[in-house]
Amino acid sequence: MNRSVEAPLPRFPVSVTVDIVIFTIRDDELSVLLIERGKEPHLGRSALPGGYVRPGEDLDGAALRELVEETGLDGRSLHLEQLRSYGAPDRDPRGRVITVAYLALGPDLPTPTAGTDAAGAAWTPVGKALDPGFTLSFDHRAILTDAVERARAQLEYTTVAAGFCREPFTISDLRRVYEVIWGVALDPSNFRRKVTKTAGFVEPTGERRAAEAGRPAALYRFGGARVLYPPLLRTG
Amino acid sequence: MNRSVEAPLPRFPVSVTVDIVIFTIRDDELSVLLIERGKEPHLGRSALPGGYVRPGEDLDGAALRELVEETGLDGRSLHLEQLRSYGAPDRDPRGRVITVAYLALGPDLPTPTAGTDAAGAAWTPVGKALDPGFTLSFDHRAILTDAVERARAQLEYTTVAAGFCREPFTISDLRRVYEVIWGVALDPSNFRRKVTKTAGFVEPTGERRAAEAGRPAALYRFGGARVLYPPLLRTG
DNA sequence: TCTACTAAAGGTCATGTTGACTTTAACCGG
DNA sequence: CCGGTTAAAGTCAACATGACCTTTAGTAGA
Repeated sequence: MNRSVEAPLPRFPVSVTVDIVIFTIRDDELSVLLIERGKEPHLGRSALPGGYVRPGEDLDGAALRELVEETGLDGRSLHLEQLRSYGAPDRDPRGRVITVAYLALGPDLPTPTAGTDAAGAAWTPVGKALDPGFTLSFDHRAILTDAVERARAQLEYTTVAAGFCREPFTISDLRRVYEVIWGVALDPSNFRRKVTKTAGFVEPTGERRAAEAGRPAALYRFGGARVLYPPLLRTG
Repeated sequence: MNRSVEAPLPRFPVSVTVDIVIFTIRDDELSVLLIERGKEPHLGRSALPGGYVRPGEDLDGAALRELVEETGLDGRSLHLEQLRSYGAPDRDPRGRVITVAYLALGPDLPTPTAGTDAAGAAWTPVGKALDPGFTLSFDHRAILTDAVERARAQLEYTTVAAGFCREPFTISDLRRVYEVIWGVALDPSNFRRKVTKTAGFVEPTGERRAAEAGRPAALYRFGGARVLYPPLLRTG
């Protein structure tokens, strides 16, 4: 019988982990938090932060806990969403390990504090992490690739881009998020028109930010809207 | 490395299953394949088809296998994609069971053949399955709700709607897919313009289908395009 | 055969959004 | 005061959309 709803649990040894792709923007580059593994397998290699789901713990709860442990940040203040699960039988040499990948976004986050597992943690530009010469552990390259594509798509239909900006922010700050993640240049004027005319995306604080050069930019905060309608499409 | 067992896996009893939300359109209603559970827990209740992931089996492979077992259909000819994973600690009274939900779409599929576990399988309108008076097993109501929303969103940005139509199909057939899944009426003329002018969505076969009444409709086949650009948005 | 009915297919037109581009505003340093 | 710089706002054509109308091509019935 294929659907053994009565079979004793578990059918075979399975472990479940969560891995988190934490994105931020540093120095105009999309960056991901990678740790250096301190144990076998893949000792010394870079990997996504993550860990085992604990008994009595929800998947989202495990992701939140790992996020706090790795970055010291309260995940409830960040955008955190499930990406997808990965379960190839040979993805972990130790045995059958299925991982649930999460995507987290935040404004220019502090360098993770040393301690616990985050000792070897560092922000790495995504371009570097996905370079053919860069080795990632397990199937983390595929996970990271999927996460980048998800983030790019999310910018089109949602307001998550604001999650990359520390408030208050300027329209140019927000535009740079799109430009960095999409890897294209956007027309500043058209971008402003779109963003300011979309109800609930940004709302002005009334303040201005003195710039190094040029006219001072008006400051905004996030407006609370979740979806972006109509979407802000990448030019096909 | 021959120290592959160095880090003992913090194992507690975990099982991993795949559950499949199989959608089709029958009698102008979005319908989902539900089985009647023959065993505890939830004996006699409706549930999504699914089963345990086997050793040596990929998640996608498990979903494909379950799809074949439940419907007798080759999943490679259907649209099949991972939806998301569900892992609340108490979602299964037997113990810790984490499930990876999949979404499958197909044209008006045959009633599942009796035999194996599909004996109690039946197509159920989604409206009925999500009715407060209808009881679904485990967290399958939440999974189904998420699947419906995913399907609705997919119609906007992709060409999966064609996957609900048996070829060759008419523009009206395709339009009915949108109307049924979105639950709105679309302007036939504007819909045709959009669909036929989107490169790769549909291509004419040159044939016509005699109708019960009215002018015979031209027949089309799927054009092979995956994404729909610009998207066909639900009117906000 | 003629007429009514039906649905497909195609056309019109006003509206709104987008992309490319220009102009004005506000601040800097020298 | 002037040139440089960036923000902000405006212009305009191209395009996509929604609402609506007309024509086409078939069936059923008198």
